[in-house]
Amino acid sequence: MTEIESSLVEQGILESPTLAGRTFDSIKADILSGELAQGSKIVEADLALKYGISRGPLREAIHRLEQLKLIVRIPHAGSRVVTLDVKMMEDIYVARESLEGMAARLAARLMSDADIAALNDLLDQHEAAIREVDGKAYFQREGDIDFHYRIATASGNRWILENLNGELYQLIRMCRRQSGQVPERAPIALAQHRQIAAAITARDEELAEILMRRHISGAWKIVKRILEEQHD
Amino acid sequence: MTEIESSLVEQGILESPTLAGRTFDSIKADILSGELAQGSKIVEADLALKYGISRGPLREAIHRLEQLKLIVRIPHAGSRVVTLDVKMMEDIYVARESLEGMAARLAARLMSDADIAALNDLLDQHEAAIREVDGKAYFQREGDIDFHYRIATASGNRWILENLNGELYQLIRMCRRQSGQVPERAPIALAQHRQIAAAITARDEELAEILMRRHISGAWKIVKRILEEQHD
DNA sequence: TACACCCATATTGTTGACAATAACATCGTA
DNA sequence: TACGATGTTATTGTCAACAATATGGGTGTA
Repeated sequence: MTEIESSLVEQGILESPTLAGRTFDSIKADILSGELAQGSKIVEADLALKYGISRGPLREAIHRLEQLKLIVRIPHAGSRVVTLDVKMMEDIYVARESLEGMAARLAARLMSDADIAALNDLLDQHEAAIREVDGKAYFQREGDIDFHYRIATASGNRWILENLNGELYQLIRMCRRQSGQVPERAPIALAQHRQIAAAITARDEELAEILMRRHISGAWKIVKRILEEQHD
Repeated sequence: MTEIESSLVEQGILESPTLAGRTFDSIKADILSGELAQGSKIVEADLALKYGISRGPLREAIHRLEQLKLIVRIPHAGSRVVTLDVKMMEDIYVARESLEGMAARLAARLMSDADIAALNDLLDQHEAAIREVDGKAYFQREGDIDFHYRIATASGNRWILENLNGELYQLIRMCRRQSGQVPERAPIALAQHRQIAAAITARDEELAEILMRRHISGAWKIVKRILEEQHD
């Protein structure tokens, strides 16, 4: 296993060569899909049996999920799947607003003209997809992730990239699953993506950051309202 | 071990009840102090012997340090202490600029009047300390950490707080050790801290964020210049 | 000489057993 | 009945042996 292969594993392109790594991926998927419910207790022996491995690599997987904040662990007392309350979600969205705003600023500075053209092409595809499936939010959601992923990558900042992709997006996905879909917002989000892309095309760092921050804080306001309505 | 105790452990107030946790602390200290040099290879068996424990908890400690980005690990090929190059340091400072700017904004919004008064008191102490030891940078550096720690805490955002304190500050410390001290900058940093505190006192969120970002990007420019001079 | 292959060795990954700790039910007492 | 002590059980933490993989040196060949 070379260093290059190792980074491919991190990006999820290559399957992990270790049991611990693959189990980490499995559990993560189970948490994100909701098969392992929020707040449910993690018992090492049970999970080891379920995944057919011994407790050693399982523990490593759990520790890694703890670092991703998908699991909370208390020494000698066991682990549970995280329970996202409104406050925690707000913290996550605000952190994302900050980092992704900076990412947009860096992207406006650093992206090549070719990359920018590709970004605009991507938005064209999203527009077509929205028109076609009209109402089914799935494509838009994947498209949304696509867009934000590209900006984060284009920032060229590894710390920001890893934290956005590795941790924040996973948590955001859990937030969204909890708040349900908002298909009618797809065209609005797309319009905001276009604005951001335009700012990047114009190499206007300041505007790109401001628009990205508004885009994300706006998304949080929607999610928050939905959650509060659910709670009534 | 209750949940409260567990959070005290995380904050380093209480010693970890597990071998793995204490070993994690030891190795972290050794890396930050430079006893474990940047880029040096981590051999599990050797370290287990050195710390007098078995490989199990040692591996857990290593995995946690990997998440802190203090250690890089390649499956089946071993781990090394991270080597901070200029690019990585820049990424870290930029990420910190983004998050701590947001933290300052939130602090201006959320800090109680009493907390703000305490913050200004802290700066008075720093000023006195600088005058007294005049030239010895130690107090200023600890004071600097103090100030930034308070802002991060005051943000009330757990994600931002944990990432600033848990990961970024450790890396920043390594950067600083590499670039050496800049004692003559202490008064300048203090003046900037005063400006930030003034903005917070005035509840001017926008200004607090802008000043904090300038403060940190300014610090990076200094560090970068020093590193480049060293490289010549 | 340069390069590819293979074997010995060092190092990491995995396992199952054992020790230590916390959660829980039971019992006794006020 | 309510509450606290105590012993049992379930669960996590630690260990040492074993399996799997990479590293490095030596050999042979083009």
